[in-house]
Amino acid sequence: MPDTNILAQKLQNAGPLDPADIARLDEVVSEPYELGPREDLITHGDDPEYVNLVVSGMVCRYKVLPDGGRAIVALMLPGDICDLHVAILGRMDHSIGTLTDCRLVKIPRRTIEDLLDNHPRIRRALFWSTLVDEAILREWLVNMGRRRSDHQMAHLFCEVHMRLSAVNEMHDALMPLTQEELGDILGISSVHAQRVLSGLRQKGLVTVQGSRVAVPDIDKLCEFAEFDGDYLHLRDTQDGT
Amino acid sequence: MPDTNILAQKLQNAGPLDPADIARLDEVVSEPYELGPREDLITHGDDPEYVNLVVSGMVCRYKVLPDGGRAIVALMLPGDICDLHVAILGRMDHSIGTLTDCRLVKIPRRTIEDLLDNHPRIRRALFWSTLVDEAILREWLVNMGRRRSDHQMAHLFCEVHMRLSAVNEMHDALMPLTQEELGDILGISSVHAQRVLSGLRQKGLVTVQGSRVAVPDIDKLCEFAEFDGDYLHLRDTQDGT
DNA sequence: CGCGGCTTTGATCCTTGTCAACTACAGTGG
DNA sequence: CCACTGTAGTTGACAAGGATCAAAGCCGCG
Repeated sequence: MPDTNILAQKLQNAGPLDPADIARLDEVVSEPYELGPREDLITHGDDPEYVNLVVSGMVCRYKVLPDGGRAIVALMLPGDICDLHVAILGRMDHSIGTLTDCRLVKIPRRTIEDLLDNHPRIRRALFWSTLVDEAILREWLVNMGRRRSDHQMAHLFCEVHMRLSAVNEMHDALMPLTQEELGDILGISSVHAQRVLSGLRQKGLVTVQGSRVAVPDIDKLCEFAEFDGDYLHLRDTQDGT
Repeated sequence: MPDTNILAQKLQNAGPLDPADIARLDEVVSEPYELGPREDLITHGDDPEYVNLVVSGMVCRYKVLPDGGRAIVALMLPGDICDLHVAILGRMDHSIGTLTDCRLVKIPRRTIEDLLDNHPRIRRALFWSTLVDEAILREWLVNMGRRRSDHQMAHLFCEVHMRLSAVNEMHDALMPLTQEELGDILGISSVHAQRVLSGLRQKGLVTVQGSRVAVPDIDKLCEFAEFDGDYLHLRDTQDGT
């Protein structure tokens, strides 16, 4: 059940769900399929029949730039639905691909429609999750435009840490990414990503083994990043009141 | 009716509405109130009872930075609802304020709930508008992180032009903004905003009178900005099929 | 007339991009 | 077991975009 419930776990951050809702979600979350790193789920222009739920691993939303570069505009972690858009907007205005090994669940568009039309609490939770995604984008926008890239990178680590914790998936090290991917997220070159990462390491804010980053002291990192997780709109981040 | 229908006009970009839906929206859009420039509608931390619809003028969503600066993370134009979040997320994680003289309509939170719960087509249209807002944010993120600021500024002008056109509000010049505000949107200093704007003027891409920008040739500007309006998900941008 | 806000322009500094070389390491085939 | 190859990480030198500081010009308004 820990796996199939990842969606319910995420959605309950929006507010309580009924047992009936959770049962419905358990139906929705069927057998996952596996994907290796750097595979596309959906590419720009598609109008697919399914929506993808991340069960494990890390997925990104990205746009390919005219100069051939890649801008990663969102990270999807376990419990996140990659492309709810599709069910409403139709065609995609960007692409979605894996970053790591992943397990995903395909949810038919029709099922999404059913959830939206006939399950008010789930509908509200999905709406909530869309709005949180939007809030995250706003924060990324601020991060991108205004902060120096070391603060920006630290902020990213804080966010991922907090989001993983919210679905109890903060097991091992976060950010199993190459420096190029890190650069694509932060809008900097891979060379600079390297320098910034070394800088954080030298300050003792992170430790790096291979392409994995660990955070020895999350509070210190949050302070450095001026991170305030309010925008994630999680309930009861610390305790279970 | 041209005024009160601005919401219907916007939402019909998502797909057709029934006459009954439109009648309901006409009820919702009551008497507007007026606001001068630089007034706050809602500030960070509020949990207000109303949601605001822009009838005329320009409103922005912004965050105040630790260093006292301001980052504008969204523009709301006629037909846009400023803060649908509030009805779902509760507390605000940012502030909303006017940029110009504005007319706005207050919509009670309860009314929004009714629209979401009992009017499927309107609900879908509202969901659509949220997703488009998200798409705009993604585009802004790319713009911010990857493009040089002259392209970025041109891109912004193209977007505003297209969004205003979509609700037939592209009357006079766009962007009645100070250079500081322009800088707050683009993530650059006001001094640099000035230089970039002069650059565009010298290239003949825009004309400036006071703090108003006019676009003599929108196609040329779009080309310069590498602007592709797909992400706005408007139906039938050119004609009325 | 004088004040305050906005725009314009110049000079200098800092952050980051780009180019390029070099290292470390894993996988492959001999 | 070892050379060969490809990918990612590391480091240095230099260039460029944009920030910052500062001062001067432009208006609109009391």
